[in-house]
Amino acid sequence: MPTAVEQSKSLFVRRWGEMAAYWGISRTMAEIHALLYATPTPLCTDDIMAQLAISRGNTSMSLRSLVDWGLIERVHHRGDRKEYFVANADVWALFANITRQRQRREVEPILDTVRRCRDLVDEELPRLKGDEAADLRAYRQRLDDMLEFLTAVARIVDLFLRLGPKGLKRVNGVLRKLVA
Amino acid sequence: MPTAVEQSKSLFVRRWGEMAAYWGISRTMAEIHALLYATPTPLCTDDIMAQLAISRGNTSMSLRSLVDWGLIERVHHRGDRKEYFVANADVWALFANITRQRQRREVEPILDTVRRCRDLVDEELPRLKGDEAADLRAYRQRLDDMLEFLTAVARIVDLFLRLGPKGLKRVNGVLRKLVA
DNA sequence: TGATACTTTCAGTATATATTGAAATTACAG
DNA sequence: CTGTAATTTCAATATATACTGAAAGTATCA
Repeated sequence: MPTAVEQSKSLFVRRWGEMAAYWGISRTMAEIHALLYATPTPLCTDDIMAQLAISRGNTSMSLRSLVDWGLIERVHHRGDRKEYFVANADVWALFANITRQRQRREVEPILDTVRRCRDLVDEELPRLKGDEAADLRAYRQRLDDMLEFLTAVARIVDLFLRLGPKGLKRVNGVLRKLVA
Repeated sequence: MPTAVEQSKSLFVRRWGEMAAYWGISRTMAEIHALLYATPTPLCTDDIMAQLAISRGNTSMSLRSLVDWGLIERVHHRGDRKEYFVANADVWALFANITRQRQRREVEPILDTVRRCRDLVDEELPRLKGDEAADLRAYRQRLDDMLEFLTAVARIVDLFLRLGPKGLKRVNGVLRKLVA
């Protein structure tokens, strides 16, 4: 492979890996994903091990996670018992997947907890008077603010995901008008 | 403080801390922030150390980061040389801050890199023919897809931030129509 | 100016997370 | 079934990140 392209791919893989932490996936998972995304041809475990210089175990576990996340797929070639892998080429599907998982893993548990925190305060509030009650009401108010905000965001994200890939430009247009 | 409320606050602090990793801030930073958000009264370093059972050094560094992020503020009481801290109570401002920082730290570097990767491919493409050129064009296409998607998202986030707190409900309403 | 109260820094250490590699397991072809 | 190639698992290990605490630094007051 020519050198400018090699550079391009390795740059892409490296940067994708650096960003991994932010997206809640490990560096290796992200690098493997980037490599597959950059390579339309299916790759097998050994290809990946060689190109990224990582162990067989790590490769196996990371590939499994990526399949679980729905970011890559297994491919079989007839007459060859090796497994090959390809990345999902649809960028929208990629981010929709990640967003859905994060929604479920991050936003929903927080919402549950904040609701429970609010209920615990409500148990106690009627029994109190004066300064202590005032402080508590302030805390309770903040929990409510948080709750309202988070549910609004969750709803918007949900609507957004339903819009699908073609919705991106429409949303852009609509928002542009709202801002103006 | 009554026990149901104690439970409520410690639950809130713990959960906020667990979510920290996802948001790119450390557990302690998140816990301190949660504690301050849950406590409308300003707290000093010793209050925080005591309540979260963490060291002075850790407290000091985390508080500084939180101030840098714009998530909390320093407060001074006359006749007292201690520094006190309060959380920004505005939930919208909180998330707008985090979003802006993540945009700058994550989305922009990725965009720069992907553009550079594309340019490197374009350097090489005209010199190639046949299968190799086809593979390369596929890679180049994927970089373009990614670029288009990321710039669209960046634009939307930007518009969103400009809308401010009152825009949340309007966006919700508008999106709801788009989906229907 | 010195004494005191408070804050910051950072080398050392602890903790959490990711990775290796070899053994165990599975899947397939003959 | 048997032998072999491929994959998975997981205890040991490496690496990255966060935390501690004591020493150094800074600000304020008498």
